[in-house]
Amino acid sequence: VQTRRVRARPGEGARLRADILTAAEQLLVEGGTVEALTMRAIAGRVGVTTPSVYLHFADKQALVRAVCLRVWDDLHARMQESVAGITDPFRALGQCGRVYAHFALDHPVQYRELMMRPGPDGRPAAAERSFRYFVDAVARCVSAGLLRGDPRELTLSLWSAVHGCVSLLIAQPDFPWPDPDRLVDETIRLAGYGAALASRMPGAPPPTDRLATALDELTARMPGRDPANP
Amino acid sequence: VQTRRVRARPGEGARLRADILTAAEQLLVEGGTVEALTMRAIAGRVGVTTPSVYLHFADKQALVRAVCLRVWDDLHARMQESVAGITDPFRALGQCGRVYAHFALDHPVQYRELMMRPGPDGRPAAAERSFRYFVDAVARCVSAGLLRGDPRELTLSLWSAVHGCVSLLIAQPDFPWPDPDRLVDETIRLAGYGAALASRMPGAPPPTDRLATALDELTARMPGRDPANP
DNA sequence: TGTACATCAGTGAACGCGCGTTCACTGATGTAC
DNA sequence: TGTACATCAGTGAACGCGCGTTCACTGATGTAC
Repeated sequence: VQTRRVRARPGEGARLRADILTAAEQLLVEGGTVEALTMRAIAGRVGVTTPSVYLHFADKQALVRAVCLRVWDDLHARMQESVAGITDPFRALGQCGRVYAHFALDHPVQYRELMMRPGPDGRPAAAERSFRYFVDAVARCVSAGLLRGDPRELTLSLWSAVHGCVSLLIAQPDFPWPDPDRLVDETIRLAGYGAALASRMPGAPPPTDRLATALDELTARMPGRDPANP
Repeated sequence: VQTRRVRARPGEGARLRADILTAAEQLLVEGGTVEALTMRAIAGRVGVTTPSVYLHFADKQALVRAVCLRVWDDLHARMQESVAGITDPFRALGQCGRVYAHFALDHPVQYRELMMRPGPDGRPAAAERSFRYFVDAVARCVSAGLLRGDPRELTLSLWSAVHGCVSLLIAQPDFPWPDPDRLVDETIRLAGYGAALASRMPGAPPPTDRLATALDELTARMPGRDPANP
């Protein structure tokens, strides 16, 4: 609850929209669920009456969607930024997964809202966008010969491994987890080995020496391993 | 909505409790969420007035918990049953994962309620019970030399891989998924290879010939591969 | 065999709450003449 | 420079709904004497 907001001058009414989004995001994080987020509370925090919210959002659903999708933009910015300097495609893929996981753990409420509940509307939009990032990163690994097979299929498995890790951390906070960062790294390491091997061994295993060489290459690129100090 | 229920004879009042549970389960599955499940609807389907529900359940939360935990018993029964005839520990572990995944896909609403949302109360109970099954199966693989490391740590990764797969299928039904059964098998295959390798390669890789032999052994035990027809 | 009575399994009506949303309105601001 | 007016950015009060839950009650059943 806030002191009453000063009325905007004509032409600056759109500033309220941004403030509503910010207040709604705060309250969503504090409340933990969409159900705990009310139009009255949002208006109250901004310092405005409830109907004023409807000046900028058609209904509650539209507001919630805008709040959740806003933070999602940040994910893609962080992904691009963190991968920018990495030339090795396998390392870049691992970095993508790590950024994705930490993003989810940093924004558990929005992640749950968008990724952990079904929704009739354009919910898949967010999932689809993140998914494409992963597909591209996997495709580069396939081009480099580090993985084999259909990039989309491989990505499904890798994505679900990372998602599984963070969604369990989010949904089961009382479970006796180890350190989340370590768990994420371990999950990515395991998924990386798994994808590399499973994609190489649909039928007969490759010649032993080539396999060992490939594994050495992968191992050197796993998270938590300094390339300068193997 | 049902015709009015005939009054139970003294001593048989407890039968109503079972009927309430059944009706609540049906409505929960039809509605898709706990929020869509109302005490009035439950009472209506059983053919009784709303306050009668409070004769057997303290409040709505207690009822929902009873409904969700009831189906969970079925999971453990199915797990034990399906693993009964399997002597190979790695194969048994894979079968555990497959049963778990198919259970989740068969009861998506209950799975989401117990595993995909946070809850202040004894929510971890269900997770902890399933988890212990997996830990035991992993521990047998470690004893047999197929996996290495702490069973609990290994299980976290395997569990989150399977959970990630099914929870995405449940939460993102509009996503263009491939066949769920195949996706589950592929996830288990990938997690199996990943766990085997990641647990064997914390530092230097093992001698090449022993590694290749180990991988051959694992490959023969992967889902979808008939042992009589490799 | 008949009757008073305790008990069990419910009923009927209502309370109180908080929610999303609507609708007629108001008052300050800038603009045209 | 002064004044009428359109517009923009909100306000205040209320509607209507559905929910979980409570509370005083009722009426059939079995039992004791």
